[in-house]
Amino acid sequence: MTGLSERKKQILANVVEIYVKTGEPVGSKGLISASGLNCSSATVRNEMNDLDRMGYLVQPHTSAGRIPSEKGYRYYVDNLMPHREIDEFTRRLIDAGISPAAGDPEKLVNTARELLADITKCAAVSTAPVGSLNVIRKIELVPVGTHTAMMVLLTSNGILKSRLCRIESELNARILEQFYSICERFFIGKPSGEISPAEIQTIAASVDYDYFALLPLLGALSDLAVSTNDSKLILGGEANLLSRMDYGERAVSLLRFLNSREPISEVIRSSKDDIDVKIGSENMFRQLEDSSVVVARYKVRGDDSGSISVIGPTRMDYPLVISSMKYITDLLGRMITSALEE
Amino acid sequence: MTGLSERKKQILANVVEIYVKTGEPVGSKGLISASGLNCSSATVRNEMNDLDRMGYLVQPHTSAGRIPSEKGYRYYVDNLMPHREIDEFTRRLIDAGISPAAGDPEKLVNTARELLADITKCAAVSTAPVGSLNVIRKIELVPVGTHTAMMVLLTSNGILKSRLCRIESELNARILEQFYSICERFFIGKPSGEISPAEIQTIAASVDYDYFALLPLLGALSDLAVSTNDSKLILGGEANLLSRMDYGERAVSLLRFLNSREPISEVIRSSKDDIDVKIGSENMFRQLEDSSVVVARYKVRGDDSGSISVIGPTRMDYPLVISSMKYITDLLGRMITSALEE
DNA sequence: GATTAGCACTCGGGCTAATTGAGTGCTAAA
DNA sequence: TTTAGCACTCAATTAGCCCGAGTGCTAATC
Repeated sequence: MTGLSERKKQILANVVEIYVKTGEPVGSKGLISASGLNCSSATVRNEMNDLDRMGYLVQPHTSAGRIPSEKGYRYYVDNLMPHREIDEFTRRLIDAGISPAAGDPEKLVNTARELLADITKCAAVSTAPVGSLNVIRKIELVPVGTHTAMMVLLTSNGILKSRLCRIESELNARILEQFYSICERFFIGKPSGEISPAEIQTIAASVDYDYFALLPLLGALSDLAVSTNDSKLILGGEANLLSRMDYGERAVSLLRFLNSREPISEVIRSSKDDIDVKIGSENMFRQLEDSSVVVARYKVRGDDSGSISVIGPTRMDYPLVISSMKYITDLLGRMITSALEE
Repeated sequence: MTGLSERKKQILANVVEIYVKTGEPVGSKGLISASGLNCSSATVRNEMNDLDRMGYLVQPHTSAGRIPSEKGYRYYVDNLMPHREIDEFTRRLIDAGISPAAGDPEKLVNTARELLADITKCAAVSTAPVGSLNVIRKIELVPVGTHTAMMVLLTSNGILKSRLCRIESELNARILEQFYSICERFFIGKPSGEISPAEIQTIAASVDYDYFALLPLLGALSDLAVSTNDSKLILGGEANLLSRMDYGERAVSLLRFLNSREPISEVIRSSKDDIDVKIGSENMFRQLEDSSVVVARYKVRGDDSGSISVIGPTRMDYPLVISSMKYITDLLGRMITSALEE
């Protein structure tokens, strides 16, 4: 396994790049004219034949040009891909969208995802910032009527959730006091992932008075806690996939697949690195056999916090996707971190 | 203009229903076998020919069956459509999803929209509850650090918005006090639609001290106020449109159209009745020429508050769509109203 | 030994012609 | 007014054909 000759690498890289750009299988002649290789088409043909036999290229049919195989893309991404700088204009766009002034971390992630979908012309999914250390930091219950109150919950990750609550009995000072004392005792400082409805029941039952008034409040609290922690996938840019003609009919089944969320969430969970490229059938889901998924994690205070992923045809512009994802997740992490400073 | 003969009505209704079900142009033979009309195909042919000349039916080409024209659909919706009851199973599904326990009004509307998209197998858009009387009811600013606070805003429509704020100077009691006094003086009880960034500037400038501390707070407040009022369109169920093969390639352009929001928002605004059916080119947008839009408004405390719309091919199951929309918007209105009670 | 020119060969895409069949309109009889 | 019958139309399918981009192979050349 001595690796590919220099010229083979050059040819493979060119095939990938031309094919990504044009969508047509690339032949020997087309390749030399587009790449400035100074050798004849016959030589290229021989080399391509080798690459074909080695599994880096495939022919859609006998008398057509070559297309990169998954192995070819993989080799390209791992070894051949140029390091591309993100261009000035889109950089400004990103910088403008992702700034601490734009709101809470969740919003930042959302705009980041939208930007990414636009830039890459692919679909993108994001998960809200959720760290292992997502601890409940503050709970506030503000009465707004005799039977209603707004409840607000803030976690250490800066996630803020609010909802209205109604209780049957009157919302008096004693109930508020009890509520806060329960919060102080059981919830503040606790990881929001550890709060379960069952536990809420137990806690409510341990209260001396006002069980029936507190129960709905604690129920709402549990809802909020769960919602800060279920790193719900948000999907956007699906329309981009349709415009890319790579998928014809298959677009529908892909969209269905993406909309069912769980599997794609598994794909994301299974990715390990800061930035992880899964090409075609590396994804373990048949519905993704023509697609690549690039997962990038952003870090808040140095810890993995959430991720943004791009989903597109295997024939995607990997340098563009990867460079913009790197830039965006990096910026995103820094911005969220700074937004969380005291 | 004496209207259609009874048999013509029957035939038109059958053509619509069969075509909606099968997607194929319906011919004279197919019609009698599927509808139990006791006359011969030749008679049906004559009648269809009449309906064709009157503009209720069209032929895709000379030797094919008939398809309802827009006029045909319109007549069907206005005069022929049976009143269909929503079926037991989906009714339970809806009742389970839309209950005051499910959270604030905005969430209710969202689940309503999702349910509707599922039931009708179409795309659906919703607008959050926003009435003319959307007045700021309560503002709360809870410090969570020396420089950060969470701000919560509640409107009379039950819309609750929250965000984190950061200020440069220290967040002390005096600033809080000033903030609340400004709120009391300028914001509480005011329609959220009337708050503009320019006005915020003016108010901030009129403050004696702490201008620089208050400005970001008031800015955040203005953001929140605006967000309670911009009845942002939320779109879902796009994938449903793709599965319906009525649109082939055109699906892409339709999706793009829906994603650009403004025009569809205009369509909704232009609808007048509680429930309004716009068929094909009645919609004034070329991109909707093959689509129908059904807009239903829900009422809170008896006033128009927001809307849910279904967008699908002109060839949609109008009785199903309309009956489920009626049921859902009715329930939704009642639930939101009751959630707002003191 | 590597490279290149030349050539026979392959096979998908695009074009045209022929066939099929569902569905029509019209006419004439019931 | 309804119906049976018939000639006609036209989209969709199928078959046949050619074209040409692109290949692999061979033999000559560097």
